[in-house]
Amino acid sequence: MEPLGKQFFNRETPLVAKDLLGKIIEIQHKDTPLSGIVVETEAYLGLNDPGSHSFRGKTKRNAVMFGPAGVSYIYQIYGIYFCYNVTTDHEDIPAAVLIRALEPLKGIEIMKRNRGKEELKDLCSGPAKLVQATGITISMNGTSAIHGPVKFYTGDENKNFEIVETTRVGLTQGADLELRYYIKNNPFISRK
DNA sequence: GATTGGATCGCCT
DNA sequence: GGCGATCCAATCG
Repeated sequence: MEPLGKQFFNRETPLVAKDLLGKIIEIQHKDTPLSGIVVETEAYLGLNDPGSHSFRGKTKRNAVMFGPAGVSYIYQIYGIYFCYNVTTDHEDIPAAVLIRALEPLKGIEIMKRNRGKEELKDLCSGPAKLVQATGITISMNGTSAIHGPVKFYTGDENKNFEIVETTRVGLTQGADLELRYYIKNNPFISRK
């Protein structure tokens, strides 16, 4: 299991989003690492993608997207939830990949406690759920996804799976773009 | 300074 | 399948 470095994230966003499927995300939760397999992602492109936070230019909230690749971008949504992204592509292209669902691996007891749910499928099957389960907080916004509190590793390279490409969830802008990717038949995705 | 609406979830029917 | 919760950031004036 190798850590994913800058060169992994510093590529075209749809490529990174697709490539992240099957990889391991690890969150440092106090002294315990929590982890899961990435099973669902969405690509948010730069200035030409009306669905992306960066579409209307740089602001205080989305500033991280305008920085280098391999940085955690976390934001609050609907007043109560948080979503986790990792930045991608070159420094002058404000893009990121939203992590939408995980298959829980390590720290499952802590995830259950954080979520108040017992079912494995209820722990990380949505962007706000996985943030809650793994204890990711807004204070991690802007930290490195290469050597910070949230990191990525290669998974089981021999594992074979089919990737489904479809439209992104919950958007009114850029809703027609097929930039959502998930592992076919995986029970831990957020929805079909 | 005020208004608007959102990359969601959970509970209800 | 539908809707309310709940609040901050972005936008406009």
